[in-house]
Amino acid sequence: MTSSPSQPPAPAAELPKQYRPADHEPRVWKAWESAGVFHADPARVLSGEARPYAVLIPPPNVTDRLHLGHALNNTLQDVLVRAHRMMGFETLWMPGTDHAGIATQAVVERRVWGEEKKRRTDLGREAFVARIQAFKDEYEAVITGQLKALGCSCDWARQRFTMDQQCARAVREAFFRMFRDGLIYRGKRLVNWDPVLQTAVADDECYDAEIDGSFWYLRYPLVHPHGATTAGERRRGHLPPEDAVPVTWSELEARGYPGAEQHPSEDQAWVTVATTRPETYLGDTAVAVNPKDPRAKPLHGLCVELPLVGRVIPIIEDAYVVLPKSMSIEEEPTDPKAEFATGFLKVTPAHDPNDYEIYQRHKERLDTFAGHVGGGLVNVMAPDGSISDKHGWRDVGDAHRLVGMKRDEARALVVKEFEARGLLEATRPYRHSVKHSDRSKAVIEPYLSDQWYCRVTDPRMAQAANAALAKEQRAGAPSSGGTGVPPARRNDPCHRPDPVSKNPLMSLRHLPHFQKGGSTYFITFRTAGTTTLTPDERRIALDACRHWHGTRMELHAAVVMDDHVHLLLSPFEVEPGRWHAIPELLHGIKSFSAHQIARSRGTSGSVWQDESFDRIVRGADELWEKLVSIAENPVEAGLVAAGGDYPFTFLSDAARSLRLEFADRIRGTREDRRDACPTKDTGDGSLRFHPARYAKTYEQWHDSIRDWCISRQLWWGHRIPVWSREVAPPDAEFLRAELLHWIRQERLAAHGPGAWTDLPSDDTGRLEVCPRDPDDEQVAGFLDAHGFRQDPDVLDTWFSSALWPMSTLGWPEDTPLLRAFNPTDTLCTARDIITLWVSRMVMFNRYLMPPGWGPRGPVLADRHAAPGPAPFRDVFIHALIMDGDGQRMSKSKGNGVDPLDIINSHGCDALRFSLCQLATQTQDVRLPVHRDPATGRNTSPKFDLGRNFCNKLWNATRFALGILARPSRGEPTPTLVDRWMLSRLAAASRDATAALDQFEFSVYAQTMYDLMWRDFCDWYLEAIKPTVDANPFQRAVLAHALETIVRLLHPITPFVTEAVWEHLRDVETMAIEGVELVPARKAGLLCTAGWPIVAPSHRDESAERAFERLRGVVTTVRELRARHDVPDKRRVTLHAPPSLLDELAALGPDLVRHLAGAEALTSEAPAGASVLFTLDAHECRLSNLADAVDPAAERARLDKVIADRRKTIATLEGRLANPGYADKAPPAMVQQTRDQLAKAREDTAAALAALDSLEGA
RNA sequence: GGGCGGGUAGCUCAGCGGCCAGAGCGUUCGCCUUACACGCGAAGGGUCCCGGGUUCGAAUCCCGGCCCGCCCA
Repeated sequence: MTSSPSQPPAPAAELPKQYRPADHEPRVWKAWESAGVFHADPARVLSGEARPYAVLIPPPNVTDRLHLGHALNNTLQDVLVRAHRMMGFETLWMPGTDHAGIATQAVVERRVWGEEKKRRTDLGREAFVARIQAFKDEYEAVITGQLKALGCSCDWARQRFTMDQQCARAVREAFFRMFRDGLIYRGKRLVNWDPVLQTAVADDECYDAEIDGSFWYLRYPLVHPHGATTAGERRRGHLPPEDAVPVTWSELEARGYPGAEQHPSEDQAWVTVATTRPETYLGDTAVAVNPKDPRAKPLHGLCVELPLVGRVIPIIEDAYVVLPKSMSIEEEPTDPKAEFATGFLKVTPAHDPNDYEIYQRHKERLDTFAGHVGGGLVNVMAPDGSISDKHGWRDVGDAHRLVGMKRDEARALVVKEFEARGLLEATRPYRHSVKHSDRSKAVIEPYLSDQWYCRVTDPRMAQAANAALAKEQRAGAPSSGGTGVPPARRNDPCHRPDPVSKNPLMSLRHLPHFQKGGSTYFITFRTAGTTTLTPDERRIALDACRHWHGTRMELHAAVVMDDHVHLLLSPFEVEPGRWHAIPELLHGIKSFSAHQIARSRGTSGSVWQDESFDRIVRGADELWEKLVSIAENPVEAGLVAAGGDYPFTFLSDAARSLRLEFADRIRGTREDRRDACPTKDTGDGSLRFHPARYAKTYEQWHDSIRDWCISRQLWWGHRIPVWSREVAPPDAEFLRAELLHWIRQERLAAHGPGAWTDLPSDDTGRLEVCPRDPDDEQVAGFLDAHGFRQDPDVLDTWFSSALWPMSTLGWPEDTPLLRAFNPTDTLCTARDIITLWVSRMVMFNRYLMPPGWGPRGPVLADRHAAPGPAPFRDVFIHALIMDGDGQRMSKSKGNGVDPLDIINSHGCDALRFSLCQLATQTQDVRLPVHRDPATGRNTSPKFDLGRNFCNKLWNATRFALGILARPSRGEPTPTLVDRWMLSRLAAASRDATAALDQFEFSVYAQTMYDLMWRDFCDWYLEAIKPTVDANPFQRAVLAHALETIVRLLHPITPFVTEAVWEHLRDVETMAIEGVELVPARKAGLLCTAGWPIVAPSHRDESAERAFERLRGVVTTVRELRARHDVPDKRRVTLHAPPSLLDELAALGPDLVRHLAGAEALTSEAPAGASVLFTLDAHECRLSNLADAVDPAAERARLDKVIADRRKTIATLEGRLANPGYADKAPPAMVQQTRDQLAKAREDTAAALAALDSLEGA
């Protein structure tokens, strides 16, 4: 505890009775900001002074204010960041926002339209982008303000935006490299087209909505294929209808067509297609029939002629076609469409994804039939969704009336025209789901267009992303659901049971400490400054490590390198429930070796750094991984060829055998890990999801990934840095000569016809070049002068977001920030972002960063052979917040809660505490939402919990300060309640820290709630009231306990704890051994103070047991008082056996009186009326309850006690009577049951006796 | 169709092989007991979705259902 006489604590009386957040939050925030406590210093990391801890904010979109989900997301990040800052890490939380291309543009378009009735085209690109920029500035400021109001301890001086200069540079460089390396290409594909915004949108920017539509049944007349016309004539759109020879029903009958005989024999025959979109028939290039369909064979070689258009198209066979319901006999699960199907499918490849795939399968036939390459694709729409003959449709025929019509107008007219010709067979209503655009709500049009793609299917991308996953999180094969039992799916031919991937290693059982409780730790510490250890010194260090092996701990493995030491150990138990503490063991090892080394060097400088790093090993896989990393460290460092050759490695026998057992896997890892930096776990196998189940989502996404369309037809975003033009042979040669030297200098990359690069060339004769540097005027000037034009489109937002872990830290520059903090540590996000963002960040970071990157990693290179590190180590996926009915919160539903409303009404800490308490490991959490009638704003009773909690802490402090302000007197005497409190502190600080380590925020919050409210306030504070003034030791425990609580709580409730600490930090008391409270590093601010350490040696089972006894007495007395309506002020008399009275007296003389209102404690029998109760089989009585005991109430109570105990007795007797129980259950368990039974019997007997005496009275 | 999560007190959730199943809110009763009424004390409240199985022992593990929700196709 620090003491600074300059600032005496304010008298408790001056503090208001209620914690008022608004009085403190702005003030405290200002103190943090002006002290610069959130600003990370990479130099401390690079010098080895501190270990880094970095978190990247998932940049919120600048489209809107933050909602409750953001509040949760950022609260959790802040909790992690603040805790690590207190733990001594050099902590960076990088803030920023995302430009959210399509979303933001759509919002601004709506706004401009609403306010000025202008479209973006009316304004022009530059002016429109300026509008968005202004909008962005506005919302960026709002969002920043919200995050600060939330208390987010981001490094605000380094705030970034995905479109700022630094990020733009990163995008440009990444694009160049990937373009050059063949990972970016241009292609014609069907995309989800938003005809309103006129852009391609990604699958995840669409939603499905049911609409009531119809199935129209259209008859296509059958004809013979053209005999006379040539392909050339057809290409010119010259298709005389008279040229097509009709097929008659009699002809079909002759071919064996079932049912043909039912039609007038000389009429022209037809086939009927069913469609929900008749207007697309204009783009039909085939009719498909299932080969299993009995009608397929008779139709072989025939064609149909499209009415109006006059296009003659072939009938093809494709298994994709659904057989009509009447024909599908064999297939049990009938396709719902079968009911509507006719068995003939119109194929419109340019306007339907499935048809496009059919086209891909029959490409040659359809193109040949149409007479030119790509002729099987007929695009009949303009980008705005209207029918157009300007985008690939040439044989308009008589359909020109449709040109220019909107989709629905055209649909109506097409139906009318078919009807007029007697070709509309039927119309049936059909409800089906249709893709809509998230942003414009328009119906998505599958649209054929040129787009840019990122080749994420390349092994350098998807495969590398999966390889980053930790071994134990990789499935590699279909899993059975985590139970280890093979799945019982019978009819699944794809199912491959995989006994290997579900290895038993996953079990906790394989941890060395499993049977003994306790933990296994992986510990690393480094040499001080730049010193390295000589071989002799390494020998000394290794001996020191082994010093307590077998006495205080089990050392599983150790390695002493020239500048660091790794240890894997499990401390032994000192007494039941109490283990040797890591700091204690570590201190011993370090000081012992340091002393000897310093002596041998003849210097007095320090040998080891104070800081060390330890991690609880939580699963056998992790144990094994650490074991390997220790064993293989010398190999990875290039010192020896095999792990066994290194003299300064220690492996226990158990470790050796474990290592042997999994030798294969070790070999695998070694290869995977060869590029990993030995001191920072990144690269292959370093990425972990929490909860682990999300690794599956991640992995499966990469297993079935498709190339990523990265171009968007928008104005807001990073403009695609590709310039292009058509080239013909003569100027191609010239351009080649001119551009080649730039290509060789890597100032330019090119795709195109001819031998520009090794990359696949485009058959259109388009030359595409990507200049590397936007400021390379020489290149730019040349391109401009030679008719190259920049692509008008922009990149998908996620392209820049994918670079976030790099761009924000300065990449492509080799900056100290990038050195110190990439790879980062924790990414905290929601599950819908795994595929959109997490995956892409991993792919990009691994592709663009060199392997082994870190403080002492290689120089940043343009190309490297092996994949680099993953951008983060742990990905924590938190729940989504739903309203009380499990609905997603949304603006339109009006069920959202504005975090600022909660901050204003309840305080920031209340919001944060409640959110943490909510953050369980489930996939979503419900928050009952109530509208406050006074303000009309939404809130939730959940937040009262947080507010009450903060208030409780405030008042506890107020009270404690009142005590601590009074002069200390008397002899310092540790009492049982003090020992109990210290024991609770030790347990809770351990639990809270462990919960944080495992991202169990709700456990952490709950642990703190119980510690602060239940243990500290309800019991400890109440218990010490009579004695604390006269016991300096108790005073010290009070101060230390409160400060420990305040520190442990700071990450969750930063404001109130900081405010309270202003009064607490200068309080002087005697020290409490084993409670370590490192003073603030900066400006006397709690947020820079040390994470509290309460030695595990404070765990005190006997004190806890004794306290439980006290609690039992107090609770029972209170219950009896309530039962008998004893007035609060009345003191009752407790009669108890001497042994129990002694115990209670040992706890503190006045405790029972004080806590339970029982005055005289005596072993004598009561003179007057009394009630009897038992406590742990002690018979006790309570007298002096009132003038007379109410016999009826007492009888009722005793009846209840008796019934309750008899139930217990029956249960326990049943258990013991069970023949297998005594034999197979653990003896301790059986004994426990016997004890409980004995106690229950005694209690019953006593209660019966009491009842008797009541009757007698 | 595939994958995943959930069903425990009126509500929101813990517990995930062994305490007569817990917390907070809400409810009822008593208290302005000088830290806190945003508080203190006490009470009531549960076929742990259903049906099988494994086990000495199942809310917890397995199998099969039934609901609710999410993601991917």
